[in-house]
Amino acid sequence: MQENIFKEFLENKSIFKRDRDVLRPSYIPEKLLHRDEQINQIASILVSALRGDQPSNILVFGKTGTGKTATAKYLGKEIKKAADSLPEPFKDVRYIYINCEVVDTQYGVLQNIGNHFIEDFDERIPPTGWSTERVYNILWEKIDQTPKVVVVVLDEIDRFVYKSGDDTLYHLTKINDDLKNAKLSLIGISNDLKFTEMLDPRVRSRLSDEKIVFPPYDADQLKDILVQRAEMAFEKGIIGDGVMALCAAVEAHEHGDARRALDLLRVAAEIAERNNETEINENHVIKAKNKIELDCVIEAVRTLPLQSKLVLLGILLGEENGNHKQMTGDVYTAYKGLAKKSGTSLLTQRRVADLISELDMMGLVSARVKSFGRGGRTREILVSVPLLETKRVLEKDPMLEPVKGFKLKTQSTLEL
DNA sequence: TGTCCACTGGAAGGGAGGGCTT
DNA sequence: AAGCCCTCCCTTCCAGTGGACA
Repeated sequence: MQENIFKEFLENKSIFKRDRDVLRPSYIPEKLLHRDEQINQIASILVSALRGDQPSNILVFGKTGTGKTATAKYLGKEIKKAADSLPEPFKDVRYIYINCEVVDTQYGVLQNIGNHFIEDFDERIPPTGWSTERVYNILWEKIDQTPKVVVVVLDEIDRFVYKSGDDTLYHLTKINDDLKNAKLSLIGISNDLKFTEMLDPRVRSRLSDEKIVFPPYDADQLKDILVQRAEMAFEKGIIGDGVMALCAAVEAHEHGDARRALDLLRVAAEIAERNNETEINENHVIKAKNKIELDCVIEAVRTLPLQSKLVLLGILLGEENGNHKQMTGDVYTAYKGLAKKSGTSLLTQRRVADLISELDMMGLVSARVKSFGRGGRTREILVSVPLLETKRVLEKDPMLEPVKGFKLKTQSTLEL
């Protein structure tokens, strides 16, 4: 008989030394490797804040996993430490970090900044209901109550501008003209070098006083980062020869993304641990890579809104029918059938075209605009996820119960 | 060279939903 | 309760378009 089902697992020796969180992207190490140059550049600009002056606005560019966010957060910690040891008038440096992927509306950003300066819970700016102008006025009033320097970091600022325009940035970059006691400067962090083209020229010139670029890590740098974290995470001798180099090489080859390299190592370790093995080898890394890729897809598909699920399912069914290059019209026909069967409301083709674009942006399908001459100009849509697994995930949605086993009429593929 | 297809992609606007103010 | 405001999701409308074909 079993004494306790957990006992056996507990007796497995963990290959993690202590907290495995040091391998998670949210962990900010004491020392950021290979980012000295960028850190120094930004610090040399931000130091004005500690003298009570307004630092120049900064735009930080770099692909995902190049350490932009980690650097921004690290600098936030450091500047607070430095400010704490200063005498009174210079002590009040506020460093506000906002991730625009989470807070992506004008109202949201202003509300978020404003509430940093409102201690009384009852006076806080509500999540919705006020006019944006009112939020701005309160924010401005509260910031200016005492002398201080405020640094606002807008991470993923490109998403914010793309979604909500640049009005807020215009106001925030102009706010210093109205402030009498306080000063505010902005740090924008973006993956996209070209997003400034979407900005009003006045905002662009104000926002990009200073530009700093974070290049992708190369394989050697990634390896250093992995070694640094692995020393904290694992006992000696647990990582097989070449594992770290393989993780680094895989990611350097694809994106130079440290976040993904660390994930790869962590998942490889978890796979080894689950198999009750005492060493992480290259095999685990390869398994980890496949697992991560599949998990990403499954999670993305699972959390899709209902209508997008129907569109995706329509594309998958077309693929299943042997139509490997579907057009928007084909997908819409399939979608109509599915929507009818499932009893959901029917969207217009215009809207479905947008949903297809979204699926493309998420990497679930690949949709290229292509002209077929007299055959018209449309998107050519290819599936880029594993068919069976994805279908299985979609069919788990209770709302899609009625379309289980739905078959497409094959006429759309007859012209082949 | 012009035509024409099957959309694309931008713009404007409606209406539901959530929440505040008076 | 009535009147606002903002956001999200969606529709309607329409000018624009790449390239095969006549």
